Amino acid sequence: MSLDQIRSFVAVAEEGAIVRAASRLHISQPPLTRRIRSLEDELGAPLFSRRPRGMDLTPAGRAFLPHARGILTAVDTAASAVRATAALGGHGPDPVPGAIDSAG
Amino acid sequence: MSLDQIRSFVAVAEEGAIVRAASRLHISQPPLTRRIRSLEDELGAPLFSRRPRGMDLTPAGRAFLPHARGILTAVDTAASAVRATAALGGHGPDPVPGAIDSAG
DNA sequence: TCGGACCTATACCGATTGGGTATGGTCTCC
DNA sequence: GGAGACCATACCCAATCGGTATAGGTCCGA
Repeated sequence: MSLDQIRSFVAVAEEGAIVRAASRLHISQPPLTRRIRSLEDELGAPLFSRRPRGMDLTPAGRAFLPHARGILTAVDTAASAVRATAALGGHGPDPVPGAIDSAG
Repeated sequence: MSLDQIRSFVAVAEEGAIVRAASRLHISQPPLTRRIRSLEDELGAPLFSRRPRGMDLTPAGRAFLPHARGILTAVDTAASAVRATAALGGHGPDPVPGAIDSAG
């Protein structure tokens, strides 16, 4: 599992179609199709139902979506924390990202 | 930034040396050196001080470490949620990963 | 000072991965 | 039936990644 796969999953889930998500991610449709399929393969469960007019989230996909968004937010927060600390010169205490509740 | 980079960072931080972390990650030392350097380059700040006997976390590295651990935990939790939901057949409600507090 | 132990950084090579174009197949709407 | 929208696959090429070999630097003991 890679962050690109997670970002791709979120984009497809939000756009409802691979072609539209590919445009948003600035890549073409075939590589995005492969990313989604490899993610599903790794997780061992389909995340989308393939429909003639687009992609529909499966229950597994719906379960994954909030987690995926949380991971992307955490990555952004982590990068910001590093840059802020480096800019300060490192005089402050260590920030803590907080526990991540599985809720399940 | 990739999950492999984050995993590599945590391993080096915990082992205190690239060679030891490389052994733990089942790769050789040069690729791990590159991963760490590319991560530092992307974040725009050094995460480790290079010392003759190993690597020492900088303030930026210390700030990043708990975030990195949280991300890896979140990824594991997300995968578990997908597999659990798929195994159930999707009859339950959507789990929520919980807010990720930046604390900074 | 010399030699061994330990660690990081770089050069180079081969294998894998990843994205792009072209194309085929399915379904909807008129 | 024809046009439009979308996903999947085949194939090619470039970028990425990991491995081996090697160089540079520090610490320790004699």
